[in-house]
This record gives sequence, structure tokens and C-alpha cells, in this order.
Amino acid sequence: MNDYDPAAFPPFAVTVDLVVLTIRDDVLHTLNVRRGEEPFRGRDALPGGFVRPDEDLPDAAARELREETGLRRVPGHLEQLATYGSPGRDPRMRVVSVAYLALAPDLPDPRGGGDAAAASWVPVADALRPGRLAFDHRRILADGLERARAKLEYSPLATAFCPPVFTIGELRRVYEIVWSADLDPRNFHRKVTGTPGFLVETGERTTRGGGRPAQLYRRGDATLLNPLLLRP
Amino acid sequence: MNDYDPAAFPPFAVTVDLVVLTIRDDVLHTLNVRRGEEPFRGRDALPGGFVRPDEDLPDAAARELREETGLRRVPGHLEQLATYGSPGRDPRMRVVSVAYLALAPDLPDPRGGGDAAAASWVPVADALRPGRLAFDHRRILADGLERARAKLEYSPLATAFCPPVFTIGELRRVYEIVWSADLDPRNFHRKVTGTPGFLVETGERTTRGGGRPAQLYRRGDATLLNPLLLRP
DNA sequence: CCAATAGTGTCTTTCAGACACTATATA
DNA sequence: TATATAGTGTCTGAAAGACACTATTGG
Repeated sequence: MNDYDPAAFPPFAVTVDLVVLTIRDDVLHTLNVRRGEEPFRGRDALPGGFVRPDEDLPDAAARELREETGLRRVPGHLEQLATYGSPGRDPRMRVVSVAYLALAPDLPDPRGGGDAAAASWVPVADALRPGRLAFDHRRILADGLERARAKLEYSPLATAFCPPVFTIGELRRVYEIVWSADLDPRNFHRKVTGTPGFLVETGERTTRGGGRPAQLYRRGDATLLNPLLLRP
Repeated sequence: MNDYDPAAFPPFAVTVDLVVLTIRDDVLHTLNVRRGEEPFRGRDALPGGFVRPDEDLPDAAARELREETGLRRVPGHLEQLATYGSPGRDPRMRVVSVAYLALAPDLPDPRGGGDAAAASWVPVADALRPGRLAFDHRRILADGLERARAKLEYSPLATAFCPPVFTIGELRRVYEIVWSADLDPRNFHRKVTGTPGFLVETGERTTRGGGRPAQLYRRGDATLLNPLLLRP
């Protein structure tokens, strides 16, 4: 069973689907598209589409993300999540879908090319309601959300939700929103400033918040947090 | 770009590939098959094969594992690893391969059905030598190995390498071999016996080792270790 | 006896979490 | 002034790692 037989192989359609997460107005949102055709006409779905014959999988995911957001370069983070291929997951044919997880800072409203007119940001809690998403996309979204939550513990990925320069209070709000948990601002400050490579001081301060002006930081070059920032 | 077009989609071959890890004679081994055909004739490869038209992905992985080991039920653990689909990864055609990671206790030598005659256990260090594995299988094996190493930290997965009943010394040897690190036997003992749900006492003792007889344990029902067992 | 492995106790350092307190802005 | 957020210091308890010590087998 090891060798491929180029003459006769069962044909599959291969697509990429995207779990895109961002934070708008202190609420975690995901990017959905409204389906205009059967099956699941009128329901929402994750953005995605066919992989082209000569296109690499990450390229296909990045292309779909650009098309749906209307941005030429989408800032943030993109990684493979998992692959879903149950025989019945698309009633029309056998589709194997490679899901990608994208984290982005607050983006403008979806606009522009392709079917992006039907795209919109939806609070994750709404998108997760049973029956809201088409196909098995609710499960894919749940898996992506759990992956994001877990990675905040051991990677500096929370900065993917932030603009290039941010305060520690803004970073903390990312953790609180993604984890749905309150964190002690003082302990959080001590922890993230003490983790080597996580943050780089810019020397600038801001006063966009209410009280005392805060230091501004940029993302550091660490890829793994040590010590870990565990969920409460 | 969201909707699938059932009439015209680019056809892909979809396969599963397996990173099977086990411990034999205190060395981490992986299951390889010798290729009998071009391309890469005579080189080793990960076991794998086509997904059947009506077969779920995990079922395909489990089936390949059974076929290659010759066992009707393979004990241990099986999980999806990642999906590899670069356009050039198979010179003959476009193949998207869903890789699975399997961890198993020491199994008999590969025997039996299908192409399993060409299957063998290879020390991981050998299999990872550049040029040894066909296609991009070296990368897949490296990814699987790293996944296994990481999961030992936060899951009770090390027990998948052990027989149903085992001593703490045997469990520690699993950690030491997978991590290529020495662990303090006394601290290790205190840590694993103090982690709720990790181990269940059987009340039995054994004397298979040299010195003082050891308690025998079974795997507990924890799915996550708390506190974590971090690599040194 | 010695060698080998199992298992317990104890000490030091590090880190998480709770929280008092100070600093600096706006209203 | 009050209020809000930023940031520091300090305490307590949990856990990691180093390692002394005891326990129980076989040779």
C-alpha cells in the first residue's frame, strides 16, 4: 500500500479553509462569508476555496485571505491548523480541506475583490452557535480557537493581534479577551517584561488610554516564551 | 472564491503517511518501508498510501498502520500531525499527504499482509540522516518527532510507549529516550506520582529490573498533565 | 559484603498569584 | 479634588532541581 499508482488514484478536491481571528471593540471576531448557493445557501461559512494546481498550500491560504479581506498584505500570523476530510462533509463530492489559522490586528471591514462582498466580521460567540456555520466549519472554528488559546501560553503570538507598537495594557487585553479571563495587570506587567525576547522597548510613551501614559513596545524576536504564561 | 465548483475542480491525489515511533532496546525507532519502484527506488520512505474514496482520514491511517505492522489492533496512540502538499513533492503528480503520528509500545517485527515485507524498524537517528528518506519524508519525520517530544510535556502520552502495566523507571526511560536527556530518578518519581490522574497503582510489584522491586502502575485517565513535566 | 534500582525527605531557588503602594495622566 | 491606568515592591505558597538518605532485591 505504500506506492502511489499514478494511473489510477481516487480523485479528491482539495481546498483551504481559514479561521481568521481578530479583536474589534474588545470582542474576538472571526471572518465569515455568506453562502449564496446550495448547499447551506444563506448560512455563513469560513472563507476558503480550491487550491490551484500549481499552488503551495500556504500560498493558497494567503491568497484566500488577501481576497477576502481586500488587503494586499495581511499583517499578523498564518499557520496550518488541521485537515478535515470525512467522506460526507461536503454533500456534493469528496473534499479534503486543509484549515489554516490566521491572527490579525483589527482590520478594515472586508471589501473588494471576488466574493468578498459577502464577507463580514462576526463575534466568535455568535459564529459558534450551533447551526450557524455550514459544513463542519463550527468544529474547525472551535479547533482554531482552542489552538490560538493554547499558543498564547507558550508563544509571543498575542502580538499578532496588536498593531506594530503597543502598550502592555493592550497586550494584556488581548490575553483577557482570547482567554475570557481576567488577569492581574501588575503581575502581567512583571511577567511579560521579565520574559526575554518577548518585548522591545521603543522609548516612546503614549497617552491613548485614560490614566498615566504607558511605555510603547514592539514585538521581540523570541519564538517561545520562557517562562510560560499559563492560563489561570 | 469561496464556493466549490463541483463540475471543474483540479484533481489531487490524497494519501496518508505515518510517522510511527516505538522504543526498542532503549533506542527510539521509526517504521520505514523500502521503496521498490521509481522514483526513489531502493530508498526508505514512511509507510502510507492512498485514502480510499469512502474512507475517513483517521481510518485510512489506522488501516495503513495495521497493514504495515501486520497486527489486527495496534496499541498506542494515533493523531493527525500535519498536511504536506507542495506542488513538487512527488515528481509524478500532485499529491497532498495527510501525515499521522503513531506512538506504540515495542511491537513485533513487521510481518504479514501487503507490502509489509519491506517494512522495518529503523533508529530515528538513522532515518533522519539527509538523503535517507524519499520525498519530503525526512521533514515529516522531524515534525512528528518534535510533536512527540513536545506532547510528553503536557500530556500522559509517554504511556503509549509502555505496556499496559509498567514501572516508574520504565516510564522515566521513555522520557529520557524521547528527549535524549537524563532525568533525576528521584525527582521524576515524586513528580509523576504527584500528578493527579497520570498513574494508577495496581498494588502489584515487579522484580524485572536489577534492584529493589518496583510498584506497577497503569495509565490514569488524565488527558492533560498539571503541573507540567518540562524538558530540562 | 557490593551493586543496582526504588523510594522518601529536605533544602534552595524560582515563579505564580495576591495585593499594598507609588506615579502620572484626565475630568 | 477624584478617577483611571501604569508600574514597583513584597509576601506566600507551589513547584523545580540538587542531593542525602533509607529500602529491598540479586550476586
